[in-house]
Amino acid sequence: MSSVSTEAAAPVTRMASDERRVLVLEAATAVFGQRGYAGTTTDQVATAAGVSQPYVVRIFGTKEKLFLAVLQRALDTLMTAFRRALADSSEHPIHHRLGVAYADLLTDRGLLLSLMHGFVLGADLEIGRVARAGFLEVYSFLKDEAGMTAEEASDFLAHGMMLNTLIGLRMTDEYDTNADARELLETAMPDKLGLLVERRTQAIK
Amino acid sequence: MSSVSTEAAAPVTRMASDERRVLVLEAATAVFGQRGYAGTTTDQVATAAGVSQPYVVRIFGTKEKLFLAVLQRALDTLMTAFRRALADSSEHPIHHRLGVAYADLLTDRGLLLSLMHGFVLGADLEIGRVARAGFLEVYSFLKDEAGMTAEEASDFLAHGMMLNTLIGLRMTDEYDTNADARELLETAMPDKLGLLVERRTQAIK
DNA sequence: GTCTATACCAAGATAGAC
DNA sequence: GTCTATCTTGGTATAGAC
Repeated sequence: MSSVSTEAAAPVTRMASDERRVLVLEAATAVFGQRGYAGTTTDQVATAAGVSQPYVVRIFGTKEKLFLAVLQRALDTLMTAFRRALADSSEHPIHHRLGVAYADLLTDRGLLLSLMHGFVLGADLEIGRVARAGFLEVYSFLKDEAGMTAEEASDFLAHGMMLNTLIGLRMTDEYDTNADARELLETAMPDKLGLLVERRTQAIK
Repeated sequence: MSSVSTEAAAPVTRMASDERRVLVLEAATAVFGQRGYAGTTTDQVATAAGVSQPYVVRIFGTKEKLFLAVLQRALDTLMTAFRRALADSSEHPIHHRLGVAYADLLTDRGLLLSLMHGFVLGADLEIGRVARAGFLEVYSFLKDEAGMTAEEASDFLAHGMMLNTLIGLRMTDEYDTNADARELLETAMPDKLGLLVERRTQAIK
């Protein structure tokens, strides 16, 4: 039986924990994507999310759990995008539609890179488990649901890893100063290039 | 005019700085490959190399310079291996010889993974510069010296990134417990698989 | 050339107020 | 639900001896 006035008095900066959780998750995705798991501090995440550092820890328990949540959300987003692309019947072949769906994920800052950082940390007990499971889930999807052969799925994933690497390298920074970089980018990522070249951001440190 | 006796009295654990430098570099490659740049401590490198932590710092100046040296050595090793594979005239096509040379680098523990960790840290000013330059050097080699087209070179690199990712993920850990993992590994890395399945090591943390 | 000891700072996590 | 203050650990780097 809380009074109406009490609820109305709540400051705008105060929100339901679920909402705040997603906000922090998105900020964390961007920062982890740029600096990696160990290279990111909970304070950087907090600043990016506009909350205090202890609050970030409070929500997720530990920095590792936060990273695991980022990975899980990224994987979920990816699978959802793939399933939508599969269902969406257009004239293009499945292979192409999935490629576009994958490239579209670039608009979610840090999402693919956070995944990539997770992928190279397979030696870590917890992170490795989630990363392997996620990667295999995608592989299974490509074969069982999208109908690819093992080799087609492997090739598709290879090009995904190449895309991730080029993004991680910030190869787009060299786009208009290095002819090789430009050619490589145009060969490896025919679509979506414009978006990325526009969006070049500050280097860190 | 140093006496012979003085030199003879030097303990076996004492060696020329160049030798020690290489030893530490190899140890660092293994550790960085497993835990990444930020996730590695200079103390872990020192322990792996069998020297003291301050000595590691003393040799390379800073942890970052150590990582840059690791990256540079990895790139040099890679290019040397590629040039040798190109010169070595066998019946196999160039594409295949380079693939084998790349896979052979897996025997140098952590080398390809250290590179991969560097590749995803392109947002870092110093690391990014070295990583991009190295990646482009390989791309140029594939086109100019190995005679590949832009698309062939891009595909070759894509499969290299896929290999690196599977290693980073420690997908080999799932080889005999997960049918999808086994199939993926056998599709993506036809050769050299046996070596890797044997060599599975401890997870960390 | 290599070590021990240590200064110093950064960062994750906790306590507790509002 | 969210903050400020703070404890504590761990990690890079320096000083200086042998």
